[in-house]
Amino acid sequence: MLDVARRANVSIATVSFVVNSTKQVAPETRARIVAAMAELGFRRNVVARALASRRTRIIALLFPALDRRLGSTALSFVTSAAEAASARGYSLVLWPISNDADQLTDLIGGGLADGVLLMAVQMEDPRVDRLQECGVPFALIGRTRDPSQLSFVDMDFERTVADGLDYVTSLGHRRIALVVERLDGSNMAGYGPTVRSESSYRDSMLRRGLEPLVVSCAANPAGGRVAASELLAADSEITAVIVSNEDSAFGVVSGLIHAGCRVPDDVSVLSIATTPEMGANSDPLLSTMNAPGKELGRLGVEALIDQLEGETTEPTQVLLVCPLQIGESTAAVRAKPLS
Amino acid sequence: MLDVARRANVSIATVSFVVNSTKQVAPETRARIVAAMAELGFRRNVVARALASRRTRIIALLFPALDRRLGSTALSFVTSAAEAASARGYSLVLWPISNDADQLTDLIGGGLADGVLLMAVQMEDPRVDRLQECGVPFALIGRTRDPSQLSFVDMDFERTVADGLDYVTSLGHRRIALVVERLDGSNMAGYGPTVRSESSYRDSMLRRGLEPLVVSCAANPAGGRVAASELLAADSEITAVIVSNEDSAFGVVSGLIHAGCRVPDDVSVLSIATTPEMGANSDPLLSTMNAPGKELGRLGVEALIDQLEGETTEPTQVLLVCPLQIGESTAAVRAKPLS
DNA sequence: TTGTACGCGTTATCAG
DNA sequence: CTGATAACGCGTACAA
Repeated sequence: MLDVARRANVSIATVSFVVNSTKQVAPETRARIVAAMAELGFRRNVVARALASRRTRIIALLFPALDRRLGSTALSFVTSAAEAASARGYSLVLWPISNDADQLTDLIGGGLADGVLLMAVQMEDPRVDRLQECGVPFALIGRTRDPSQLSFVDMDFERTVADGLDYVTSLGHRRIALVVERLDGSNMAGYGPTVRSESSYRDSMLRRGLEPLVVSCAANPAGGRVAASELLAADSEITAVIVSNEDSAFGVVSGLIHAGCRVPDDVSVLSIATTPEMGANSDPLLSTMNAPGKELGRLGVEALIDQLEGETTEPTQVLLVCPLQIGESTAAVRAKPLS
Repeated sequence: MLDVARRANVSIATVSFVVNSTKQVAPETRARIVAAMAELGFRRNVVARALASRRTRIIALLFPALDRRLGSTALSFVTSAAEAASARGYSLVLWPISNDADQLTDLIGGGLADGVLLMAVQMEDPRVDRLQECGVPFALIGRTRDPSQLSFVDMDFERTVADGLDYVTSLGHRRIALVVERLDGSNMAGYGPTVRSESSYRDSMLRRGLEPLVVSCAANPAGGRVAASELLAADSEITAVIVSNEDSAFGVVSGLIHAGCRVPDDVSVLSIATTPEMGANSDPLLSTMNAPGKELGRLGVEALIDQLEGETTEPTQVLLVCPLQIGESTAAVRAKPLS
């Protein structure tokens, strides 16, 4: 920058003004400076800029380290977050954090990031408390039990499940089960998506006068297969299943088929909060309610940056419904055989 | 840091020495300083540190923006890279880059990152040339056609395919086809994994005196299904298929089944360079050759950091074989029916 | 409108 | 072994 200044016969400050357009500069001087910058291939040093302005223009994405395999949804989410950040002149750094709140303090204490994006949020999340203590600006992907004062972006599980039930019941189904991920024992106990889906399911079923049936399983295809047989054992006349964990959906379908149930002729399967790509890896093609991964990533970043730059102190709170994409795994209930 | 120095009655320089352990400090003074740091909750400012030391301890992961959906392998790779970086005191920033080499210059010009990790490398990659021009330290995940002078970490497609063929032929198969991702037209033309897998397949087949049959398809289940029928049309007596694109593997299996072929009884399917998770989403469970995504991420980061810190100028070059995991989609060739 | 000079929090180079 | 002190490259009052 010093070089540019000399080249254009101006002071270093003036160069700074045109670079940041913080002050009016005479058109001709500006032109000289711009030319000089072009000739010298000038790029402002982001580190020095950060030190002087006390803002790094970096936001950190906190994600659980060894915790759990991130699902198919997570990737699209991470990439779109990076793109959204980039579009607004920010960089996204990945901070793997092993559920140890102290690590967190270390990281933010360093002053690398202006703000933090927290994913895989649990209903009671110590990391959120810690972030508040530290006074770092942050936004959540997901939400705690009571997120009233927080900025968050999340899927609207309540409505997604209700919509899913609307769809399934509109096909004539009445005996509808829910398969959720088993959480107890793991350090993900209290994982929002699962908890919210289940409670919404129970409420919606009761409201319709239907009897809920919930089975939990490991978050993988094998778990889904086990769940399928448990379902049939619990209620052999089940006609529809909603699966809230994308990793076990495939197993539920194949488990049902192996047990002699045709899908969707005998039993319909609807996988919620997943991706079309995940649903395509199934035969029959899964009917899905697609997680808006890209939107979540983008909106999360925007919420955080708004908070960093904006004057508005009120938190951004967004809930997105997963849109239904009808595949081949759901169909109208068949005439009930007398049994 | 100034506060710490005052608190401990030493100069700011001495504090720096103990913080970075760059010089010997008398045990008692060190103790005083450590105590002062603890009391004040001192954390060194990484930005100032970066400015002064001219090293940010940040490495950038360049990944293709809108290009192509990143596969299941990519996520484990990204997360493990972040963890490896974190373990060595570095941060990983995500830089989405739309195959536009200029963007790249802008980003590195800013001096945010000490080095760059480039993924989804193509055989002829303009980004690599650009990185060399810039003089930025970098390492590749994947490799160009002639990577002799570069640091890279990649899968050994040549050997993986050969190993796969060994396995399949050991089961008695002779008519073995290969399904690859169709690249022409897309901006991924020349994508290493596909090109290398195909050429290795052709070589290995010819060396064995077998006739190669290659079908290309879209990188998704639907593409795989199409490929399956093309395969059967091209050679109705095929008994084994190797699929080099993880996203289409499922479609190949289900396409074969729909065409009346039993898997593995009539046709064996082996999916290479994929994840166990991907293989589990198939019925029968896919036999796979597992991409070492976590190792690649870790080794790529280590290679880069070694280059950044080390005195060694010789590039790290690592090729990892995908280990075979036998599932249920491969079996000994059946006695040939007279047809 | 433009230039001067100081501050940002560390590192690094010298003297002592 | 320890203490001044000069960079590091840029933002920004304040002065001209």
